[in-house]
Amino acid sequence: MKGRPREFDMNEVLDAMMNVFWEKGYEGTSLADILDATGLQKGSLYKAFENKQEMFQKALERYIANNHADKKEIIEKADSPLSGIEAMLKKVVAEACSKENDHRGCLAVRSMMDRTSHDEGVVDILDACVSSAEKGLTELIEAGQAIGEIRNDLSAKMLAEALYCLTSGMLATSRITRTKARTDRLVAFGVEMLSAR
Amino acid sequence: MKGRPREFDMNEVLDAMMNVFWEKGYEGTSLADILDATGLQKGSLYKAFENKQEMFQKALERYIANNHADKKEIIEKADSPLSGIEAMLKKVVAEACSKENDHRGCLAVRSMMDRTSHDEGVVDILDACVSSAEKGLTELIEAGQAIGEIRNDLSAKMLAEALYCLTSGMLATSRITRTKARTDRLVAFGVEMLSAR
DNA sequence: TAGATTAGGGACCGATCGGTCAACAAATCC
DNA sequence: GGATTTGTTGACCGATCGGTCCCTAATCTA
Repeated sequence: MKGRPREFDMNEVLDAMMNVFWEKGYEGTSLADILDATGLQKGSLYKAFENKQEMFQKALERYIANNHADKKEIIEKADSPLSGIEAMLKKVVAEACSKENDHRGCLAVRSMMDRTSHDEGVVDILDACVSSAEKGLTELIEAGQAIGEIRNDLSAKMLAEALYCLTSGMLATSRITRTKARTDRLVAFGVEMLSAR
Repeated sequence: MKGRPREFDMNEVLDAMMNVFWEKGYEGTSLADILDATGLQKGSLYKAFENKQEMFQKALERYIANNHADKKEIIEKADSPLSGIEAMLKKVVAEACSKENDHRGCLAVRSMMDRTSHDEGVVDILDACVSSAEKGLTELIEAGQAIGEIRNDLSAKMLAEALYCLTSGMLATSRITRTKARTDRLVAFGVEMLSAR
């Protein structure tokens, strides 16, 4: 590599941008916000990214990758498929629906609603995100069904889709209905609706 | 009433604004978009509304009132609580998750995610929207439980919250995962998860 | 050390943003 | 009919938008 090396850490910058987009949405985030959050100057930013759209896309990709890794770790640590799902739901609530995290919700779910950020690659990224999440859940649920822990009368695929929707809906509505009791009930229901009986 | 009467129909204008906000979101909608959609001039618009925020608020209120009335009618027409819920889910899918309607989703759910439109009264409006919806669902579910049509092992409140979240999640994710088969499965699951057995 | 290449800093850009205002028009009230 | 009140029109506003460009700084290769 020749030329002057960059002075900033790309991942730190992506994290900073991710947080701003998370908080304010794509349209609601201005270049000035991004400059503030990253501490960079316009020149540096536009040397590293073609435009705001690419900044968003890269930040979203990082967000999803981080999330995916987190969830995978939780599942691998769990004693059983169903307890893994429960732990995952609790993690989602803790980081996205809690007062400590200002009920910030989920950047991916938010972006799904936001059609204006859907140019070019963003739809593909989100589509891959949902597919991969539901694929993982389906496999996990199948494993739970195999050991008789998860109900067998409905297909794993259907249950996975329903669980994903329940979670997304919780992430959306908990921006408004901000009580812990409610999210606790929803987590409990998520486990209950999967349990064998 | 004295003075010159307005030349436009307020409800038509609110409908037009509602559609633009629905399509583009609060931040993504410019005054120019609103002018285009309503056919009004700036002066007229700002005589009728204090600012963009109020335009959004009024449009959202109308959207929610319309929606509420629609759902109420469907429920009253239905043969039983559970079939009312099923009809309602199918209506939601038809108008918000269908190709014909460009998978536009729900303005209210979208607004929940969108913190930048949350100044002043919007949070209150959305909070009332969720509360009223869940209250209605709770009563409906209780009625279904009373006639043995809906499962009795979980509280009506919990089921109502879960159903609302499932629906919201479907509205969010169906902007991305746009297959009819999927939404059909989700509707089927919504009915199944409530059914007595 | 000379030249090439890339990053950082920040002035600068036209376009658009939400919003205001003054002049004019149409209705009501006395 | 005159005064008053309100709606409509469209020019106009400063601020901010996303984005460009040029100069300088730092590093690599030869």
